[in-house]
Amino acid sequence: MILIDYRDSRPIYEQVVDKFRLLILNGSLKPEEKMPSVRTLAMDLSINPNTIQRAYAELERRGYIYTVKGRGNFVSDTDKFKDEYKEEIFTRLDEVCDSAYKAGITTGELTEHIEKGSKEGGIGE
Amino acid sequence: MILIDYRDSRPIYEQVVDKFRLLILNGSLKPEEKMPSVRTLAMDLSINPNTIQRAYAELERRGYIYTVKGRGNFVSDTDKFKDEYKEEIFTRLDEVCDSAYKAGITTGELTEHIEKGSKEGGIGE
Amino acid sequence: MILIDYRDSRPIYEQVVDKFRLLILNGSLKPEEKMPSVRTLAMDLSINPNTIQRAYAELERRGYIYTVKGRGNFVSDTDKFKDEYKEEIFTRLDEVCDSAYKAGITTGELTEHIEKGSKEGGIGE
Amino acid sequence: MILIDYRDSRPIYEQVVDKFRLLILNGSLKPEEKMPSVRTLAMDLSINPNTIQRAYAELERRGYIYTVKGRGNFVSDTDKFKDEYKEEIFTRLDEVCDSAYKAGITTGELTEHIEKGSKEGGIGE
DNA sequence: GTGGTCTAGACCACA
DNA sequence: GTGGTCTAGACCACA
Repeated sequence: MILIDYRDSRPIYEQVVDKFRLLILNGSLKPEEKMPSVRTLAMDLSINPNTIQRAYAELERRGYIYTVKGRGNFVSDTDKFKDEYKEEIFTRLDEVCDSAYKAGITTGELTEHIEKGSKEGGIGE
Repeated sequence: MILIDYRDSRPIYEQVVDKFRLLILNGSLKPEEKMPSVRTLAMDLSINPNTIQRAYAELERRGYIYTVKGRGNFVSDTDKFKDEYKEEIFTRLDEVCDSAYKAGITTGELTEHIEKGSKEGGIGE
Repeated sequence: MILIDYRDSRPIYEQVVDKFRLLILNGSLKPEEKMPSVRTLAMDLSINPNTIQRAYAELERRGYIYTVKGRGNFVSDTDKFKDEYKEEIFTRLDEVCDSAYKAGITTGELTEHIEKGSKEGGIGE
Repeated sequence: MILIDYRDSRPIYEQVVDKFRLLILNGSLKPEEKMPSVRTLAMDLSINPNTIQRAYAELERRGYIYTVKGRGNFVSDTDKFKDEYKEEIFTRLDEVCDSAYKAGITTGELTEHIEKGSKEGGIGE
């Protein structure tokens, strides 16, 4: 369900947070669905339970999951996060465009690059 | 010439590297120009000289500056870096587009967003 | 009769205790009235019977209900609790006022806020 | 500077967060002031450094302090938090009043209690 | 079984 | 010296 990349310089707990965040946002994990238990996931990934605990605490703090004591962690309603996530992406896009303009890349080159990429990848509109 | 943001979570040496990298890439610092001395800059920024030293070492490792013993650090020829920098930007653009497609954003929405932004900002083509 | 909020961070048994306590204190449940049986309530709320058992034990310990073996749980006389409950509220009020004074809020601002709120809500005096 | 109450049922890290939050909000700790280092404070309180670490991480997440890697933790600008804190107090006040009205306490009794308390305590307006 | 907190101790990056 | 991450392992509350 999830893979840790030990070559990735980001901390493990952060990778776990990001992986689950995407699984929840793209609907692989649905609202009310039970998350794997802290201990189970720790065993599966050969990671210390404390590290999973930390990742789950962060996911709960951000509103992606909620905890029921003695029962486990469950996926929250995610609709409002999907819009937030889109905004986040557009913000990142703006940052890239900003760098691009400063480096002398034109709007035309950017859009052309995107359109070419989408055809090659066969994704998108 | 340069400002450190202590609230930025990135390490100080990395901020120094990035700031100088941009100054060099956008031509504010020209080839053969002398960099401020390690001690001077450390004083100006109220930063440990070790930190500046580390930043300069990194800039040299990446080829942006070169050291002449006893004379100081100087800006390298930067033309080839400008192309590398553009590629870096296009790579970042690809990553954003990838996230966008996974979140259900279409190529059309992306290019439209860029074109609208460039008109409002009055930058670009 | 009662609803559990699984997103509430408080343990379930505590929510059950508090809900019944209020129902008893505000007279929705009258003295000598029979409480729902542990099993019935557990079924209704899809909760582990142990959890209800624990809540009832706590309610009994605090004197809100009493148990008759083989017959069930019943609501106690509650008059004395009403005064205790009022005292509890005044204690909470004192704590809030204490924080308020430390934050530089004056007595006048506090009473004004209360009086304004009571008019808007249409409750109170 | 800070005392842990081991009889308090709240976790230690939470007590540490709350204590520092108040010290910052009431001005005992001023913006840009250095927090005690994780290790020092851990020694002083005879607490594991991990627990202090957790408290500081929470304080940073909430914006009360910021971390400079290799240097330490520093108090943030707090003006905006003071207003938030006042709002928090008024919200708690509203909750208490709500309980009070449900228990049959009138607005008059509440304000009278507050005014009497403020005279006895000699604080307030 | 399930999560929450804490200690002890290690190792790393940064200044 | 300073914070950040992680492991190993314990103990507790809750269901």
